[in-house]
Amino acid sequence: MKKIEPNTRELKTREFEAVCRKNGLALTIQRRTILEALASRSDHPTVDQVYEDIKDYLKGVSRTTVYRVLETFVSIGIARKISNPESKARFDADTKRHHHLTCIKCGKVLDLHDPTLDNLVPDTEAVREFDILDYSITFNGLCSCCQETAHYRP
Amino acid sequence: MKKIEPNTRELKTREFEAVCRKNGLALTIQRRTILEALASRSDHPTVDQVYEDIKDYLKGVSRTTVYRVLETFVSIGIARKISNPESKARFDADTKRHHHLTCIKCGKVLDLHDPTLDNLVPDTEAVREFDILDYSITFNGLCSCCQETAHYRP
DNA sequence: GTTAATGCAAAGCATTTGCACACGT
DNA sequence: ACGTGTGCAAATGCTTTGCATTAAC
Repeated sequence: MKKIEPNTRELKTREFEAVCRKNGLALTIQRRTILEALASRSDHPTVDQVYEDIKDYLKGVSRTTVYRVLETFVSIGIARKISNPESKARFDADTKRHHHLTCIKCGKVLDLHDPTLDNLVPDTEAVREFDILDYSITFNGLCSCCQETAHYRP
Repeated sequence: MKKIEPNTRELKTREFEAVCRKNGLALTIQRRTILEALASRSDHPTVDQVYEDIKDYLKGVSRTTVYRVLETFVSIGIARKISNPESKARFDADTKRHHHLTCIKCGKVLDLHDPTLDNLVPDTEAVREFDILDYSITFNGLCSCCQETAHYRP
């Protein structure tokens, strides 16, 4: 497992400990290790990649724990889960460029056609080696149905 | 199953038939029905939702066929698959707003930090009832590794 | 000492695959 | 007729769950 930059690690670790205390979560070696593994790579690892990264270092750790710990991190706000919101594929007959409004509560996806959002060009060096073919914006929030029942905002 | 607007249906159907002929694909009743079901709703149905929509109308149709037909539609460009690119969740320790470069070939996801993309506000009525909490842009394309081996662009 | 977290094994879903039969060309 | 497409059932892969053990507070 690659070590993360001291600065980043310190920051993440301190934030992590504070958030754990606030939420009454135990500071286990598994959580510490998984956080370090996750923070040490910027390529959005899958559960299995994190597991592979830590399993030699933390003998006997279970894949289940990696699943659970990562979900815990998402729920306390120190990590994000990208793609795969409900582990089901969704299909769309509209192949023109358009964007999506995704309800974080019920999973519903609505189309958003807005020409002002259709000609974005990223302006950083990171994209230099990347051949961009298309893009899509996902706005996450609460649909009208779910706003009424939601009592907090993440 | 709700019927789609005549105009839209005619368009989609004609496009569909042309593309099928071009690709040597058979015009089966399953493909026709699934296309109609998909085009008749704008809420990005899952495979199961499409299956539920057609199963009474097309007795004996198999869920497997819905899976296969929808993937066929995506490969010939008359439908899109949203979310769940590789049916695996990916996690990220960076919780600041940022965007993603996703390689459509190998599934790799890279971060893109670009302040010029961080203050988009959609300007349509569709968002009026939607409570937007956050957003993220996914740029789809080919990473440097995959550009060399890709011989066509979808 | 209590309560929460972990590990294991089994279960649960979504999705894919192999193969025989049916259908579109 | 030929080759593709479909249906079925089984397999696969990712993820979740129940329960006993272990560790954190």
